[in-house]
Amino acid sequence: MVKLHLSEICDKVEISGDGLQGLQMALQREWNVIVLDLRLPGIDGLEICRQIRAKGKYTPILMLTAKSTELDRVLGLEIGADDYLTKPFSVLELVARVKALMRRFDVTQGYSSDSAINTLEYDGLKIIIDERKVILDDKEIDLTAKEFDLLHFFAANPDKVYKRSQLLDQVWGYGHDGYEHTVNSHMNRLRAKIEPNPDEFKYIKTVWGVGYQFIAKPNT
Amino acid sequence: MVKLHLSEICDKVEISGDGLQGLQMALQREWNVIVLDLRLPGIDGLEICRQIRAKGKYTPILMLTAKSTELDRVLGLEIGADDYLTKPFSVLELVARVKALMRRFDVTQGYSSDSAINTLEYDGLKIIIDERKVILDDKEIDLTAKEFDLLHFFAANPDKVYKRSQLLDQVWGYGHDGYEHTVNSHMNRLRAKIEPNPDEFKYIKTVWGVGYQFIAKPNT
DNA sequence: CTTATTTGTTATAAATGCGTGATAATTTAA
DNA sequence: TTAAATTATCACGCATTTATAACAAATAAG
Repeated sequence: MVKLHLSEICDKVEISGDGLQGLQMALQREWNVIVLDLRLPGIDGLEICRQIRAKGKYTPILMLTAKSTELDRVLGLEIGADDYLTKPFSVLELVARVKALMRRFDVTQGYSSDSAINTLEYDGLKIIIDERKVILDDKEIDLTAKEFDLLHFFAANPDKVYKRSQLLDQVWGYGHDGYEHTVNSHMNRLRAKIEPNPDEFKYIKTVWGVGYQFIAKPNT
Repeated sequence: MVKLHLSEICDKVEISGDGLQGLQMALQREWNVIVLDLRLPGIDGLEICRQIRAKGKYTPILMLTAKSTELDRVLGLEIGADDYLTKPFSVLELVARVKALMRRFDVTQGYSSDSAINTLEYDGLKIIIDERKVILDDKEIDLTAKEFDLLHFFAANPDKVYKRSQLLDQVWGYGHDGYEHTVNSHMNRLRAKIEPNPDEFKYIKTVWGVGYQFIAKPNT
């Protein structure tokens, strides 16, 4: 899932499930960014970070960790991580951080980052991501944080059907435990604000027995 | 208990209490994650892990063991397990680990282990998996959840003959108890929507006395 | 600290379609 | 040809799923 989303902004994305193997990969080749999960089997994530730096590699490192204790944070950054993300995190946030790291270290590859999509538009519905602003038929709509995140995710992945469990993972973050019908409530509130006709939804449709789906071309 | 909790984050969860049967299940189908208890009757858990890897299966494996000796730990990971949990463990932790494995290995929820394939096409019948959309001769067909799952499974495994009991296992899930003729009903409804000629079925044929079969090249 | 807003949960009502049973049609075997 | 077995078709009840609203808890703002 993470790989899939990172592929949208990076040329080559490789994953290693094993700490030592990942360390070897990190050292053997030149990378733009290293995303390092601290909860690895076999070897401590902090140790990997330390070893990478010890070998003279200064590739930007984004750390993922379960606990948001200050100790971990300081420890991670002191050892040489460049940014830090605590679980649960949304995939969109991860992508944004990776983008930021690449920008900061000037390793962007032309098509990404600078020309990055900052606004999504679908038949009267405009979403300006940076400003978290939504415009429906030329008038601005006030959305809460979760409502915006939900709409943002759907608009960024049009036409695909997502189960409620997937939405909990993607929008609420992996590791978040909550009821699936929480999604219903938020969808209900979001729809109340962006759907012109309560009887037939135009932008986000219900796929019965499965989940929801954002329609890219509502009128056609 | 374990199954109950894992069901919240996984599509289909199946349990085998017997080592050999579990090994067969592991090899016969594509799984997202395998949770392997080392204390199994009949066969050694490590041996199962070894055999799964020997057959070229690289499904993420989470090992459960009673002893937390360093020997077991290293042995397990060397043989090819991806993560490791010692008893007693909390169910929440198990769930978290399974989630982590699925995330790390970019497991896609689908029948095909190849996540690149998003569309299946056979002589006028196009199936867009992500969007759960079916197009027959350039016009969209509305299918219910089960109808789509059934068609999806057949189209992903063309030309193979499946017994009704196998379909119940694969599409409805192992452990689902229901009558075999339930499959008939769904096949009937599915055919009514995708088969142009009611007198002779083009895509899914009946194999008398056995089950059904999706035809990859209907015209030839 | 108090108030306001957002978020998550619970409860209820409505809608969908799944599973089942009954029956007809078809195929195979006797 | 007849009988048994398997499959096709259809209709209906109800369990499941979803929408909506109200409420409680959490978070942010003043």
